[in-house]
Amino acid sequence: MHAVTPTRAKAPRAIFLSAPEVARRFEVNCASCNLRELCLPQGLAPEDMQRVENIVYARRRVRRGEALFNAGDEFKAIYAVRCGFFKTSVVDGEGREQVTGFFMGGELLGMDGVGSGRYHCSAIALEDSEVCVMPFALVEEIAREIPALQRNLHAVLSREIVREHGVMMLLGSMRAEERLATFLLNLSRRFVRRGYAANDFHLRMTREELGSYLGLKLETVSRLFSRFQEEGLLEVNQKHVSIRDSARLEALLAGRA
Amino acid sequence: MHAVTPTRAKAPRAIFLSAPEVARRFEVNCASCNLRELCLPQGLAPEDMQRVENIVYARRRVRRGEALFNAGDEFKAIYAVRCGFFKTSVVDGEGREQVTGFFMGGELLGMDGVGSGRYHCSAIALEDSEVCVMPFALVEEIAREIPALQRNLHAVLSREIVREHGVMMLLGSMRAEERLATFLLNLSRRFVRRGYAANDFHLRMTREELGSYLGLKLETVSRLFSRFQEEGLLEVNQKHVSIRDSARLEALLAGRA
DNA sequence: CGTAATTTTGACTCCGCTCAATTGGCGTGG
DNA sequence: CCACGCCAATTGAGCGGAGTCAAAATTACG
Repeated sequence: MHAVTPTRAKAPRAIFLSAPEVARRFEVNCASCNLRELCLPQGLAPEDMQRVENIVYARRRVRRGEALFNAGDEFKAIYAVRCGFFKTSVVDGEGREQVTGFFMGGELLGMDGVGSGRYHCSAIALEDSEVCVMPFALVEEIAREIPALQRNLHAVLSREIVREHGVMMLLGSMRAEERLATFLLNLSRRFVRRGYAANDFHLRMTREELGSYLGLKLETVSRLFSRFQEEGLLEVNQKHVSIRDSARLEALLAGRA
Repeated sequence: MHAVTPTRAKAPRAIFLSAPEVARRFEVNCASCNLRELCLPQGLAPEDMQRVENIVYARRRVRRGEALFNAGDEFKAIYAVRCGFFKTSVVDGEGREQVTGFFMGGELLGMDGVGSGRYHCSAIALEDSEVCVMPFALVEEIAREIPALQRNLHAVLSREIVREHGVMMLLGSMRAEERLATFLLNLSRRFVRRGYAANDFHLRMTREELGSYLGLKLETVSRLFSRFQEEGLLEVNQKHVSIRDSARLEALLAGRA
């Protein structure tokens, strides 16, 4: 439970680990991770940092198209995206898919499983990705001992609720063009935060997945992209998007045409 | 759902008072509260139950139309609805209101405030109501000492996330009539759980509030009620609704007309 | 290089919105 | 007690935004 023991490397947990992943375990070092400020509390004492690092006892690679977990799978861990891009979605009785979110580096996945002991949604990698595996029992144990971590965990859960409020606002009271503009600006901000260009990025999801997330049909999303381009707001080439006039894009949200 | 009036000092009081005094005065007794199973973990040892009861160190009455808290207020506590009915909502830049949920006895409010230290939404009583005030610092402290409570807190937060996934599904991929049917059946189930009639209830919200929650205009909600009545699914008189054919109402969701 | 998947675009439809008038419920005050 | 005013709810007419269906164009991928 404390130091990284060689025993673990020899007897990999079948569920979480395969050979290449075991090797990566030894590189776990949250203190020097450049996504640290996104998943961890600030100003952790060094000895606490040590304990926190032990929560992440594995990394896991997920290739494009593969599931990190599926709805109904037994809930054991939450995941921090280390690199890559995921979608989460739920499916209703009719087989209709609703994409509930997109997740990138430093964001946490799987917290919907605590309540029932099973993941409520599926998490699918939209590009080759890597995550830190944090067994939830361990998270809870250490949260009991390090109040800053406990507080951080609660904050993360709470922020997920707030994020979903934003989606409800988007789905419940915005017009199609506002939805897309909101999404693009949000994505842009998240890229900036991670040191990427604000106005030039590659969409990892299909028009259909984006449409599902925004409560629109894929044709509508496509038409909106075309119209935004005509109007000089964007430059769109398939999945590559350049924001050309972010001011006017923001103005879309502010109600002024 | 009518208030069981507790012995209560007549003078209105500030929310936060010295804990022991208020606790005694209100005879807080979670162990015998009939909503216990909704807010508390099961099978708590008696001595733990004692500690948990001390979390609730005040009750607060909120009259119809009043706010339990407003978006932007400093986050100090979460609330368990003891009796009554609330809506939560957020307002965007344009002043558009989005109702994010309706809450009744045994359900928890205010968890969206942990992340930022301020409540992200407003909670308005839709009828005279009463809540248990649980200072969050105290919740966290005791959660560190009683794993069952910690686990329960996480489960409650997680379930709120799952609930919102359901709303996203509703808003993102259901037609108007499916949204209303889903809402009514959900409300019915929650009433049943609390010992009320499944098929006969009083809506506490206006058509406009319901429309906001469902992503519809109030006129559309009104028309749907009329149509459901014509079709023999419901009996509607203003805010009073009787479900007449719950099978067919459920069939609406299952896609078969 | 061929096949499937994704995206774009067009034509047409329809569900839910807008605007508007009316009805109904309810509390307040004459 | 009724009259009044206010707000909520209902209903109608007409419109328009997003959906549906269909086909073509482009790209991804084995």
